[in-house]
Amino acid sequence: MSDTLSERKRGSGARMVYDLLRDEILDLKLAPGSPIDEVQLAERFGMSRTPIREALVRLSGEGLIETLPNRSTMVSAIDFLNLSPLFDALVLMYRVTTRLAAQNHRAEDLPALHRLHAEYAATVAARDTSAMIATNAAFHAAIAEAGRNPYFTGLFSRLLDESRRMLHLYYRSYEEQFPQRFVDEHADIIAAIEARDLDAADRLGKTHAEAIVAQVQALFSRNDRLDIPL
Amino acid sequence: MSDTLSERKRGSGARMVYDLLRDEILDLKLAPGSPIDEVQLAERFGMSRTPIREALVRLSGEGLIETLPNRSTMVSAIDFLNLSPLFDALVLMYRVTTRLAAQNHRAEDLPALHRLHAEYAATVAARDTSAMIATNAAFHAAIAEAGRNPYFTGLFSRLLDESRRMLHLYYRSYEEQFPQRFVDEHADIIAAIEARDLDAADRLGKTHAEAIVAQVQALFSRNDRLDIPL
DNA sequence: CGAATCTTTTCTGTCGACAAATAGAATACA
DNA sequence: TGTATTCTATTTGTCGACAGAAAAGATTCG
Repeated sequence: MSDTLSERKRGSGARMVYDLLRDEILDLKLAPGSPIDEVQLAERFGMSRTPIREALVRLSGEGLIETLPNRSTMVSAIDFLNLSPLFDALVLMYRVTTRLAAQNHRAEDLPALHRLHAEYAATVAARDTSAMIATNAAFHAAIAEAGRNPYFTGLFSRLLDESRRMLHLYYRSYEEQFPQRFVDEHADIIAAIEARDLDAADRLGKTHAEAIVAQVQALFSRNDRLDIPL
Repeated sequence: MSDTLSERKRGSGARMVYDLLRDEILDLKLAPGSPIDEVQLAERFGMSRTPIREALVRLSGEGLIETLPNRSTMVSAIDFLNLSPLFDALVLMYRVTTRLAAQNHRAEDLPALHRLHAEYAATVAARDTSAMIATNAAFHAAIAEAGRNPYFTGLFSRLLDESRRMLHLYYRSYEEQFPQRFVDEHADIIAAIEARDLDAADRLGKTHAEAIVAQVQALFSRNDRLDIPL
């Protein structure tokens, strides 16, 4: 592929590499444990190692890559043994962000929610797993934004990122079942937010999160000896 | 001051600058809005701009500094107008981490808690505000660690950092009152954790957090026109 | 005297090169 | 043949230098 666009704007190099590497990691195009070579990336993007390095430092700060001093840097492993903390945090953030959205959203937030909801439904209908996972994350991130608490939004985004990788594994193993149920739950959540029904939003967020978690947990409990990349 | 130690280990430069700048920012030795000059820092630490830059990228990732493209980079401002999201997140994290500590702590975690509790009490008795603020943050961070959820620990640490700056402002304005009450509450929290009483830990964490929040809120509601650095 | 334009200055962003550190290959030795 | 040691190769961490961008200052023109 020809990633080497010749003319770039001055400060955009690191950002571009960061965005692209991030997507490739979260979509499992870069498998956990893959080595990351600075020189190789520099050649691929037609730039020096300096902006590459800046992107890697950012990714490292978010825990997406890990760096062994003076030695290699690689895509962070998925910690399958300690999933409960992730699930606990996810469920709580689903609850809190949905409740806050019901409380703090403004009229101008709603069109984006409806649009992302429709997009998600379309990807489910089209059985496009990658787009489905990304759109689902975008939908809940938008709800969090409408809740207007940047601290919760930040943590939730990170948790959604982390689960993006696991959902890819999930749908890679079980392509047969597609969650129409989640589409309906999204509709219910939007309705509760619009009605400013805090308790309903909270409850729906919790139920929704627990359904997703249960689905993923079922996968990993069934597949203890499946060939899951470390 | 002579920060220029001549011989450093290979990968330690950026880390050292990061730690030091972070402390200076959180202790308000660098006021919010202060400009940060890479060349100046490079001279001060006797190293090139490259490791300085890495430290700055890290700090920027945590929101402690802000960068205008191609132009200056400066210490992040404290957003006094939107304190409720910070307080909401703080209270929730105090609750969750204390509850999880009661649930998941191991025997080996307790000595550290007792030690940090004693240190905090000592700093309160000595009226050393800077040490008090740092030790208090360390105490609650240790509780969060004992709860063994790295996602909550990460967010909570960031929130504690952010409030460290505000507590400095607080005690700078009101040096007369020192919170013996918080020392006692810390003791109660430890007791609830040791007893594995989840609900009590949750409730104490909530009360404790709300007391601190109320104290800080009282300052800012009284001092709308005080000379608070932007 | 004021406003618009040009110049200077002062940063940042990027580059290519070099040196240190480590892993792995090659070698020597028992 | 197995083990310890040296050597090599690869990759990172750091450096000094240069060019681009934006603000501050100087200059010209109305």
